Amino acid sequence: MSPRTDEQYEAIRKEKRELILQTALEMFAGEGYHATTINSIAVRAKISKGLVYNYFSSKQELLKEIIHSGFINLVKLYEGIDSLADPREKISILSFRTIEMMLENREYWKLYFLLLMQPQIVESFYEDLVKISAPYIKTHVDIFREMGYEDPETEALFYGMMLDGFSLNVLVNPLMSPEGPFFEKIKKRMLNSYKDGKNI
Amino acid sequence: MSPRTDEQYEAIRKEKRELILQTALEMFAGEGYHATTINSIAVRAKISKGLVYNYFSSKQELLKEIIHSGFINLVKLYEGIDSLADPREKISILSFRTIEMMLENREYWKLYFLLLMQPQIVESFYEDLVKISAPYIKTHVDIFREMGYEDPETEALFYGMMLDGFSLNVLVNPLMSPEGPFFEKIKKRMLNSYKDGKNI
Amino acid sequence: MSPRTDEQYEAIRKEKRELILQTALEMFAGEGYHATTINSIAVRAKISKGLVYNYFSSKQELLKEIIHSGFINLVKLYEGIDSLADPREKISILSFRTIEMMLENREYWKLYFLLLMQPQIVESFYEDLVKISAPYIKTHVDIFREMGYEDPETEALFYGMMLDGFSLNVLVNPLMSPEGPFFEKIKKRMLNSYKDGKNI
Amino acid sequence: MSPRTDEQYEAIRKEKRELILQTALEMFAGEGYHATTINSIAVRAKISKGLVYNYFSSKQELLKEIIHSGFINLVKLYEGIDSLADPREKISILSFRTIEMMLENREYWKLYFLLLMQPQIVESFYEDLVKISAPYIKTHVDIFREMGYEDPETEALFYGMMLDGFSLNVLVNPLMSPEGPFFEKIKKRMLNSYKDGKNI
DNA sequence: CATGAATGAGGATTCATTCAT
DNA sequence: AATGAATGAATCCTCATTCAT
Repeated sequence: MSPRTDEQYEAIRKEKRELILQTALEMFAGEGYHATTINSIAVRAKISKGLVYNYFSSKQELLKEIIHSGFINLVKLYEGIDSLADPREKISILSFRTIEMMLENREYWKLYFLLLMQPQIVESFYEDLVKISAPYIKTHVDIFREMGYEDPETEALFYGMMLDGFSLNVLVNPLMSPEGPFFEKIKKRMLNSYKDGKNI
Repeated sequence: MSPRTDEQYEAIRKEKRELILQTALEMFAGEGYHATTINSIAVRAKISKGLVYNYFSSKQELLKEIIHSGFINLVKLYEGIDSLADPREKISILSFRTIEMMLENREYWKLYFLLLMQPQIVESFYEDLVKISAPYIKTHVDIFREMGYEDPETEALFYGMMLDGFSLNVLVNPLMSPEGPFFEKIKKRMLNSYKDGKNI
Repeated sequence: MSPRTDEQYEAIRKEKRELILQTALEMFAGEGYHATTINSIAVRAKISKGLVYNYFSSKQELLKEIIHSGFINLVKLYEGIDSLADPREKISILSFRTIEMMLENREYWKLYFLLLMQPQIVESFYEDLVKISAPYIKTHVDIFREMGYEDPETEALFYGMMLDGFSLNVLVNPLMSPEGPFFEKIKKRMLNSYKDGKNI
Repeated sequence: MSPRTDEQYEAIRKEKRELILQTALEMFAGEGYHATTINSIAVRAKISKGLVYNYFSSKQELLKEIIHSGFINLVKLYEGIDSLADPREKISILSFRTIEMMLENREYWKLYFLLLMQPQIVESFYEDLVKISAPYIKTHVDIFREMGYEDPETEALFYGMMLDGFSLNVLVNPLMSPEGPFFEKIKKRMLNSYKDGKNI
């Protein structure tokens, strides 16, 4: 019946969907959500305006999809962590992986920080973020408890805050970007923070 | 009605200008630059759309003025620092003042981070930021050198990065905002980072 | 304060609002709702697209306003009817006035019939129509009861149906339009329907 | 799979064509011409968008086909009328058949009235309608002449107008639709109009 | 014969900016 | 200095139509 097989259609759709998501991510991250037009995405992806709407019902929906499809990566961050004995190793590996993940998809994390500053753009953004990150925060707290901190909640927040500061600068500050002169030094400084027991 | 004196006119102008700047700041910070319309600013300030253009030549110009008028505060941060002997005290006071400054004008700093993620909005933003902050970075480096760090540049960056992470979270994360349960604890943790000599 | 007085602004707004309503009515009636673009309305009214939105929040809203502002005329139709003694005179006068009203604003009634066929265009159209027309239908029923009809409800509906048929043809059938050769004859035929007592 | 015979292909084509026509009719009548998309027709008919264009060259063409294929029914309305002697019986049978025809295909007649209000949608609609209906109007005039009306043309128009009003209400007014409480009464009232000789 | 991905012209709507008063 | 009516470029989104398969 079909001139192309269902598999062919499936493949086309998947590929185009990815293309649009990736292009939109780059532009949202680079120019900001409002400053990016659907047309500019289409031009960059070398497709037509209309096709974008064949895959995503609106600009907002497109953004939401980008964000949610990125949340998935968080799971991988914590794989196998529980099986480690030493909390210092746990935190070290988590830090390492977090940095890796961020560098692998800088655009995504730029967008993430952008939305952190403007949660209205995706109404559910903050809500979803809390939902997704809750278990991982608990993991952090447990690690700092194992390390003997009296107030592991505070230390977990402090740690998260440091990672945020690091990430932000890596994304935005030329001195600290992977191409900049201080990236390796700061990264080392960062990873060593909890190396020899408590940070304080 | 006697005509107003030049001074009175001057005063009105200054007052209106401030009103517009403050209102625009609140809205840009709260809704984002693109999502804020000139009309919404006018409505909130209870003036007319047209009047905004009587004081600022364009929306961009208005934003630029807001940002630049805030840069001035940076100067106050460093007043009297040189006269202190103990570098640990220097960094402690600087941290304290930075936090104070941020809390006094949270909206401004929210906007600051927003622009950090989208420097295109004000073409000269990044350039101006570098120009303004250069001497202060040098001050930081000197302090860490005095404290005996082998690589004071890296430590200064690390310190700045931590402050960024702290500020970001205070502005955006309900747990760490001044109204949240962890603000004081994290602040203390932050200020103590360099209390007893080196952080590492 | 104001460079124009409030009255001046009020006058401008009222006038422009009328202009837009009238122009939109003509075009909606002539071309249909969907086929009429906001731009075409603006061009015909010699104003800009944007100005239409300064007065009406959307195309739908504009249509709704047109319809509702026309409903008001119905009241005038029934003024003084109750004070008449002869039911045949009542129905005669009502018919006469209805025809007059329709001829005075043919465009409006064309639009009315259009919406009767497509009530989805204004979601509340049918609802509002029922609400508005309910008391008048009762008046009709009373008149036919006075005239001695055994089933005045049915006769009232039949009468309304005849008026609909007449109106529709006057609006749409060149032979029966006021410019056409049969208008006066049919009108007379119509008005005489209940002249000599019962129509049957 | 043995290849299909030409007859089978022909049958499939005819069937699909009918399916599309019927589906489109329903949707045009229900939602209006502009509000109905080719895609929605395809979805409802469980075929692909492209297939519609395999049978009809454009959306307009599809509508035109629907309308014209319905005109054919008019012929059946008048079959055998000439062989009747009594003009009152003629008009009675014509009225009866007209009502029957309308009820058999309410959607079609809804669409018909819609186009009556917006003849631009099918440029040739009005023209074709006049061409088709001319001989039937003549038949009506003859009947009313036989009945002894001094001005049979006017009476024929008046009669047509009444049928229009009746049809419109049956299609649109819940009280008068076949499911409503007044349908039978009004229908009887309608059919009796010319029962006992002249209506006036 | 049949499919649905792809196109792009067209239309509703928004909003920075201008300007007469 | 102040107002808000007016403009029109820019942008999101829809949908008839085409076409490769």
